[in-house]
Amino acid sequence: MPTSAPPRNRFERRRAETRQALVRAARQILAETGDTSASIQAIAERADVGFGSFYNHFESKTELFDAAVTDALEEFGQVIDERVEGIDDPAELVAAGFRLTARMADSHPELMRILRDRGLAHIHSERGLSPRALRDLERGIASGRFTGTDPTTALSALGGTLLSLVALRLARPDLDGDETASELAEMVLRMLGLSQDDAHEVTRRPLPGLD
Amino acid sequence: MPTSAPPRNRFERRRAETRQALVRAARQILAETGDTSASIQAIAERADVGFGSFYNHFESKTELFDAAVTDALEEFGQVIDERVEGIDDPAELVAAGFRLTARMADSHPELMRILRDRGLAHIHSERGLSPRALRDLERGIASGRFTGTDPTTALSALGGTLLSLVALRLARPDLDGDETASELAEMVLRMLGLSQDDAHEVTRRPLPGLD
DNA sequence: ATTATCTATAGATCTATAGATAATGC
DNA sequence: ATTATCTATAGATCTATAGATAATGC
Repeated sequence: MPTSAPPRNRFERRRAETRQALVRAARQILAETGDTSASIQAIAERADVGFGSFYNHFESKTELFDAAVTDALEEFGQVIDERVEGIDDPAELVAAGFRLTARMADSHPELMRILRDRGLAHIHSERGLSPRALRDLERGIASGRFTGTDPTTALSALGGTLLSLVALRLARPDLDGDETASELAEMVLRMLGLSQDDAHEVTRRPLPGLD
Repeated sequence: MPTSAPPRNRFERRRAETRQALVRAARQILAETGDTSASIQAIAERADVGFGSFYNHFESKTELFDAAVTDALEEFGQVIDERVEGIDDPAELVAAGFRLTARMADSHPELMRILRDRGLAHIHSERGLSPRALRDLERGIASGRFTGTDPTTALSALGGTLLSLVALRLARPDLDGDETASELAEMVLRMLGLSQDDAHEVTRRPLPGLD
């Protein structure tokens, strides 16, 4: 679904549903055990789909799990994108992204486990959140809001820190999520050249679009 | 070997060698495909060890691969530890750690792939490099060298950024490794409260113990 | 008429163990 | 005498496919 056009008729819709059920099952398995050696039979069963159907959609387990990771990262990008809409200041975008991600550890724990386990290899990906983050970093550097770094290095550091936040959130649910996220965002903003005061102020602004 | 005492006699040595051969094979597989579904038979073959021997050392593949990850991270910690010996300034320790890690992408590519794929979950581990990094961060905060953060948050950010460096190094071997490492280290030091000038100076000091 | 799904199954592969062999300790 | 390794193998599991069934398009 993420790449192709939306299904036109009932046939295609049914087909897409079967595929999505398989992807969903794969995502669950990735989040629960991270172990991709579950049998195709077990995956099909969990997806509540006939065993042979698997081969109508994927040639191998690797293909399925790759699709599952892509699907999860794409969803992550969409959720964040949607909620930061309207924020203009690149620094505030970074802060909002961190704080929203921390919340997703509670609201989308499965997604966050996949992000933690597979995200690092996708920091410079052409899909998901990365291209937009790169653009925002470039914008911030061009406008002078961010200093002392180039976009690629900044994206690495930003992505790595975000992933470490996800890992910390999942490992230590006892810590205050919003506080931890704000502190890490603050560190990242200092890293991007903001003064300590600026960084602190930006990360404590109210978040728009709280549900 | 990492945990237990060194083997006393030829018997134990032989036993340890078999075990280590299996761990080494598992590490290779982790680095090459990251896929833990290789058969025990294939693993034993690659280790050049009789098939049944596997069960003398491990009860399951999961157990073997866990041991392989621990082994790799332990080795990473030891290599870095060894080479930064004698550096006192916590800021310089961070910079040296980053730059040495970037070099290990060339000298220990297998190790670095495992670190990239499995490191995130071990940032706050009790083993490997993490406890020492935490102590250095605490020392830096106590002495006023690092400001504006607590040790746990700082360790997250430091670890995440280091892993993003590893990922970047492996994905983009065309970039200048030492330069990239220095830039990222510089950002991390700014994140830890150093001034832009301080951070720049520290990351360009000559590295001790170049081979 | 077409296409996806489902069930059943053959053949391949894998796991775990039993028993034989080889190496070392005492 | 003890212990690890190795080889061989039974039984279980898995993969990939073939053929039957069900759902939809035209």
